[in-house]
Amino acid sequence: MTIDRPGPQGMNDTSASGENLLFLTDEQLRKGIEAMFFAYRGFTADPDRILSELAYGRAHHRALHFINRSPGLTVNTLLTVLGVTKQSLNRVLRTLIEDGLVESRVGRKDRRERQLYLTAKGGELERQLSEAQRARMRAAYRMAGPQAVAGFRQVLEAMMDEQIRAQYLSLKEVRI
Amino acid sequence: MTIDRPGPQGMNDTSASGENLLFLTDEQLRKGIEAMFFAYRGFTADPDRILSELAYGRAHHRALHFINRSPGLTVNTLLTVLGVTKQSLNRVLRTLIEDGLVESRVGRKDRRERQLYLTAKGGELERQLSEAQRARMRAAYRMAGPQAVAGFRQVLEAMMDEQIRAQYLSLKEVRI
DNA sequence: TTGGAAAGTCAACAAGACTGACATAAAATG
DNA sequence: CATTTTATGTCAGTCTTGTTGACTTTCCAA
Repeated sequence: MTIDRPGPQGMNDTSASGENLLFLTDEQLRKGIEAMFFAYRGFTADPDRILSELAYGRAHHRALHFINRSPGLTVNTLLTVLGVTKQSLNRVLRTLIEDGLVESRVGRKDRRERQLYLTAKGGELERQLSEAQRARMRAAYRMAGPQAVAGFRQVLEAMMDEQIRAQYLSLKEVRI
Repeated sequence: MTIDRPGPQGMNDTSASGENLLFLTDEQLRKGIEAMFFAYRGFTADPDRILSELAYGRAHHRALHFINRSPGLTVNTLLTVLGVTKQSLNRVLRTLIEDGLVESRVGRKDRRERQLYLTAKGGELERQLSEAQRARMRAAYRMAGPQAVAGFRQVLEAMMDEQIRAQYLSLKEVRI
């Protein structure tokens, strides 16, 4: 027997305050869960294709992304942002350094630290990867419109872990 | 320099067609990309904790989820939905069947097929996992409000691969 | 100066993805 | 009826990426 779902159009309610709680049915939530799952697949698909040709993986992409965004960050900072162990990150970093995509300089103030920078070659790959990902994001944003994008960001932020959200929000102010 | 985000309420524009293209700067897109990354971590965090205590992984959760949603689906359908190879899926299914969480019955019409069902025990774990995930989704939805949720879903759908989106949209109509 | 803490590296292992080859049973087709 | 195709399962091997444990180097404070 078919269910009678509330329907996505039943949302043009008068109050955006959350009065109408019909959209919080388990069925609606399940759809949101599946949308996240499928969308994340699309989100990573384009960079993954590029990476697989270079014998790199998603972890390499993530490292390149955050080193590009915050040049000079330390290994410790990076592994905190990525949420992985230092050993796991280290393997990825080692190949990136060996291949001349990332440069690791001894920290200025604290010589135990290593500060990470992209080389020209590393910057080039990062640009290629992120441009592929941005292209999809851009298309999705265009398709959905500015209002939807604002909602998209709101929900994503609310879905993050507390500490991560604080981290993410503080990163918002960071310049390129 | 800090960005001025459009803001969820300042969006009462005349056209939802995407006239205002300011939100498509690379900086805005990069934030969307990072929001996806961090949010997905939160999205999977709660089930992951439960699973790790049972020596299961995310792959087991995904299988349980889709078997629960479409009882009797075939192995082939499931691996198409999950986007993995049969060898990969088989390893996961085997343990779930051995542990008495999933039942595999010979297909009715086509006896080559195996139809998958959750056992009572499997249903219980699925409920525990999905309830943890729904709780976070519910909280995020409440925090963001119905209008944001609609936008969230719109952008996610636009981000999926073509074929996946078609699949996802068709699944919307499916009954439990 | 010495001992602990912090940052990073090396080694070994596990989960879960992949490919390729092969087996079996059932359905479909000529 | 014989052959081919389809659906599934299995074995073996590889790769990425996560883990823990043990170690070195460096800093800092008692």
